[in-house]
Amino acid sequence: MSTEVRVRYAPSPTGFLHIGGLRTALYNYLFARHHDGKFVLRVEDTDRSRYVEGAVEDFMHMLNWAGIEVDEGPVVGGPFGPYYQSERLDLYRQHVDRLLEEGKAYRCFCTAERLDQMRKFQEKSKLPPKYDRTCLRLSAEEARKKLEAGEPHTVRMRVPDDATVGFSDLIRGEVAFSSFNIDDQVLLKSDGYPTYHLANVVDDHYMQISHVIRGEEWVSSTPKHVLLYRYFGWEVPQFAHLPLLLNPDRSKMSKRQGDVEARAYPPKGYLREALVNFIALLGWNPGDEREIFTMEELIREFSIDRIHKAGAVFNLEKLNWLNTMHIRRKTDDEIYELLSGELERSGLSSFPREYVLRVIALMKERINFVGEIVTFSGYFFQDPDSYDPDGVRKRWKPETKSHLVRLTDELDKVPSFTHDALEAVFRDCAEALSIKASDLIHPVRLAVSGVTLGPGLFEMLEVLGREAVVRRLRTAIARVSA
RNA sequence: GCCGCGUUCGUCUAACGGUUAGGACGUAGCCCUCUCAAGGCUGUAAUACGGGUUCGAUUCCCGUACGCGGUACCA
Repeated sequence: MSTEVRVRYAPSPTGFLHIGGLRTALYNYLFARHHDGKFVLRVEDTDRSRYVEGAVEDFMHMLNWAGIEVDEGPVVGGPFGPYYQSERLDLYRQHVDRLLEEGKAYRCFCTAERLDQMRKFQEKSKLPPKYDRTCLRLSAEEARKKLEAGEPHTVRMRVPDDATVGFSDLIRGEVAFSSFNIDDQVLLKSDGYPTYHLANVVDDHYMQISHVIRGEEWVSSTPKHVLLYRYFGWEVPQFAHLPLLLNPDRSKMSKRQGDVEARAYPPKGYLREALVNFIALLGWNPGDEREIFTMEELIREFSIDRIHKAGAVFNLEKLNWLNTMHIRRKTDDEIYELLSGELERSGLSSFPREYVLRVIALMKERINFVGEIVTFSGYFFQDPDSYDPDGVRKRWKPETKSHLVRLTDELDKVPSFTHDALEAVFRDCAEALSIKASDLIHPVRLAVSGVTLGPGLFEMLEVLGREAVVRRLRTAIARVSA
C-alpha cells in the first residue's frame, strides 16, 4: 500500500449534514490537505429504512459551501468507485462468503423476538449484552436445512473467545477491549445489505484509506473492525476518534438546543469562514494564541496530535464574534456579493452598486451579520419616518430648532458636500452660535437617520448627499419641533 | 447493568514535573469619542474529590464522583 495519506468522510444519508459531521469532514479535509493527501467522500447508504431524500445533495452542497473540496466521491468520481455503498453490494457479499468459508463468520437464523428476549435476560442477569451464539452451535446439517428452506438469516462475525483486541488511537493512545465484551456483530443483514461494520472495513481497505478519522461514538466498535482487518489479512489503518460536540448542558449536541444542521447557518448570516474557523477550534488549537484562521492557515497548522480528548460545547457567542472578525476581513465588494440576495428581498436592488458599496464601507465594522447592513441602515435608502423618542428627549433642546435652521442653510450652500467640508461647516456654525459641535451633531444625526447610533456623522452625510440631508433636516425641524 | 472514554475560569482552550496556572469569548469598569461599534487598558473567574509517587504535581499512578459514548438485522 502506498504511503499517501488518504482519508474519507463517510456520512449516512439519514439526515442533513450535522455540525458535528461538518467538523469531522473538516478535520479529515485539513489533515488530507496538510499532508498533500486525498479527501474521499463515501455515501454509506446501507440503511434503506432511514434513507432521507435530499440528504446526499445536502452533504455535497454544504461541504462545498464550507470550502471543503472533495477529491473523490459521488459526483467527481475517482479510481476507487463507486462511492455509494448501495452500489458495492457484490463486493460485500464476496467478502462475507469468504469469512463464511473460513469459519470466521456464521449464519444466524434467530428472530428479532428471540434476540429481544435474550437481551432482556442478559440485562437482568448483569451480563454483557451480546449474542448468545445459539446459531453458532447449530450443526452443519441443521444450518444447511434452514438455509435450503429459505429461512431468513443474517451473517455474524465470529469473535475469538478469549483475546484482547486493542488498537492505537492517534488521539486517545492505546485502547483495549476483552473479546468477552465484543459482540458477534451482524455483518450482513437479512435483506442482503451489509452493516456499517463490514461495509466500512471493506471500503476503507479497497479505497486505500490510511487514516480513519471519525467521531468518538465509534470507539467501542473499533475492535470489531480491527478483527475484520485481521480476518481478511489486511493492514489496519490509523485511527483517530474525535471528541464529541456538546449542547450547552454538555449532552451530545442535538436538536432542541439550537441548530444542529449545517444548512441552518448560512441563512442566518454566518460566513463560511467563521463557521469553519469556529468548528476547527472546537477540539483543536494551534498551540499558540492565534484565533482567527482562514482555511489555508488551518491547513498549514492542523495536526492530529493537537486534538483534544474531551467534548466541546458549541457556543454561539464565540461563533458570533468570529463572524464579526471575518466580516471585517472581507472587502466591500465581497460583502456586496454576499448581500445581493438580501438587497433583492428588501427591494433595495435598484440602488446603484456604487452607493451600496459606500454604505457597506461605513457599516462593515459595526455589524455582526452581513444582513444587518440592510436592517440597521434603512435610513441610507429611505427618509426616516420617526425619530427615536429617547434620542429626542436627550438631544433635542428648545434652541435646537433655530440652530438647525441656520446649519441647514449653511449645508445647502457648502461648495463641496464632503466629510472635511461638512465638518468645517459644523465647527464654524457651532462657534458662531457659541455652542459645542456635539450640540449640532447629535440632533442632526437624529434628524437625518431617526436613530442615535451609526457611523460617524460626517461620512454618513457625505454618502447621503446634500439633497437628502437638507430635505431630511427641514422635515425634522418641522416635525420634531412641532 | 456491562464495556470504553473523558474531567483546567460560565464557554473554547494553553501549560507535555518547577508558571504570580497564560490567552480568547462572555461579563464589569475605564480610556478614546459626535452616537453605536471597533480598538486600548484593567478587573472577574478554573486545575472535580481522595490517596499515592516525587524535593516538587494541572501534569505520572490508583480509587471515588460526575459526565459522555457504546451496548441494534442504525450509522
